Amino acid sequence: MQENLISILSEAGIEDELIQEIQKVGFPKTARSGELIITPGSTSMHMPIVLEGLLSVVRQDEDANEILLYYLEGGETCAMSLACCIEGKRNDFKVTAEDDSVLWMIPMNYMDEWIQNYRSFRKYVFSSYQTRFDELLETIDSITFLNLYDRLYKYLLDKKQATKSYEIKMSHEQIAQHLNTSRVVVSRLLKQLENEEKIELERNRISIL
Amino acid sequence: MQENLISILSEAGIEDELIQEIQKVGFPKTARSGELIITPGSTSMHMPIVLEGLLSVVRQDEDANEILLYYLEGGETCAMSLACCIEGKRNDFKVTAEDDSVLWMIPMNYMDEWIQNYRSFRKYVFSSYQTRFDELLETIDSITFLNLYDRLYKYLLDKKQATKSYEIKMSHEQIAQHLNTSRVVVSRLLKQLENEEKIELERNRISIL
DNA sequence: CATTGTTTGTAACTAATGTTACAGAGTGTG
DNA sequence: CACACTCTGTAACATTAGTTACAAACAATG
Repeated sequence: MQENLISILSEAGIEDELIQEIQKVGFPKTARSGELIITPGSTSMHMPIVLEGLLSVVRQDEDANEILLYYLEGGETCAMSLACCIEGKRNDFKVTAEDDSVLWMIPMNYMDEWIQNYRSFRKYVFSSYQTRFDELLETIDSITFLNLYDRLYKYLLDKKQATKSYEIKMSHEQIAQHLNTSRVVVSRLLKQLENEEKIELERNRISIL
Repeated sequence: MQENLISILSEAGIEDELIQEIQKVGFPKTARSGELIITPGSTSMHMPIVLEGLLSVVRQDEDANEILLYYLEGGETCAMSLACCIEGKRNDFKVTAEDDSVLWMIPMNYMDEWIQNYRSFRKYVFSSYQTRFDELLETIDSITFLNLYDRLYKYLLDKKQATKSYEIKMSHEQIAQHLNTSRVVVSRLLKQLENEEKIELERNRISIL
C-alpha cells in the first residue's frame, strides 16, 4: 500500500522530501464496494488520493436526483474536496466506492503550505483541477448533445474503461440513477443494445461485446 | 481603462509590483457586442481579464450545436484559456462579447512565473478556477434537473443579473442556441412565460417583470 | 422447498421536446 | 412605398423520454 503511494506520487513528479511528509501526516482508508465516502452537506477535512480501486463522484439536487460527474481512478484526487476546504464550503456532491478501494487521506491544513512550497505539488493540484474540468465538460457534452441511447452506451464504454473489465456488475436501477433517468427506460434501451449485439444481459451483469 | 484594471487587480489582492508588471506586458482589447473573441480550434496565446462588459463562454460539438457554459463579468478571467495554454491544448469552446467589452490581454508566457512568485496571483488563478468549476456544476444542474421551461426562465434571470438590466435584447433564435434547443420551442415557452406575466415580449427584446 | 425480496421484461399510456410548415408583423433600404 | 429580410406566433405532427402496472425470473434465507 505504501509502495503504491510512493510510486503514484513519484510518477506525478512529487519530490522525495514531500513524499515522505505525505506519508507521515496522511493515513490509509479502505472502502468496500458501494461504501459512501463523502456525503453531501458534510465538510471535507481530508483530501483523498486513490491508491487502488475506483470512486464515483455524483451530483445531487434537493430531491435526491443524481447524476454521475466522473470517476476517480488510481493516482487521481478529488479536486472538489480541496476547493471545498479552501473556500470553507459544504460539499454538494457525494463520493462512493465503485469497487473495493484504498485511499490515502491527507489532512487539509497542509495543503496551503505545500502548494506554496512545492512546485511539483502545485503542478499536481493544478493538473488535477484541469483533468476534472475537462471531465465536467465531457459530461456536459454527453447530457447536452447525446440522446439517451448514445449516452447509455457511452456510459457502459466509460465504465468498461474505468474498471478495465468488459463485465459491468450493476443493476439497471443503479445505472438509471447515474444517468438521472428511470429503471424502465434503462431496461428498454439496454434490451435494444442487446438486440443490436453490442452487449449481453444477465442479472446484475452486463457484458460489453 | 487603466484605472479600471488597477482597481480590479488590487481588489483581487494583487500586489502593486505585479499590477505594474501586468500593466507593462499586457495590452487592452475592445470587442463590439456580438464579436467573436476566442474560436474553437484555436490556441490561446493570451489570458483575457474582463475590464468592462460581458463575455459568454459556449461549448460546441462537431455539428456546431452549442450550449452556454457561463458568463464572464468584469474582473473575471477565462480559466480555460489558461489551462489550454499550460497543457498546450486546443480551445474547444468559443468566447463571444455579449455587450461592448474591454479586455486586458496578458501574454501566456508570464503565467508560470507569476504563479510561482506571487502568492496573490496564485490565489487569483485558483479562485478563478474554482468559480468556473462551480458555474459548470450549476450548468450541469440546470440541464439535468430542470425542464426546459424552468431552464429558460432561469436563463433569463441569470442574464438579467449578468447585464444588470431587466431588458434582454436578443432574438428567440439566439436564446435557443444558448440552450441547445430550437427557436420554435423557445417562442412557445416564452409565450407561456408572458401569459403567466413573468415577462413581456417585443421584437428583439424581453422584459423581465 | 417455501417464502420473500430483488431484478428484469414488456405493454400501454402520458408528457415533454423537437420538427415542419406557413402566415403575418416589424425593420431597413433604395 | 415596394421590396427583401428578419423575427415571431401558431398549428399539426413526430420522436423521445418518463410513468404506471404487472408478470416472470432469479437469489437468498430460514
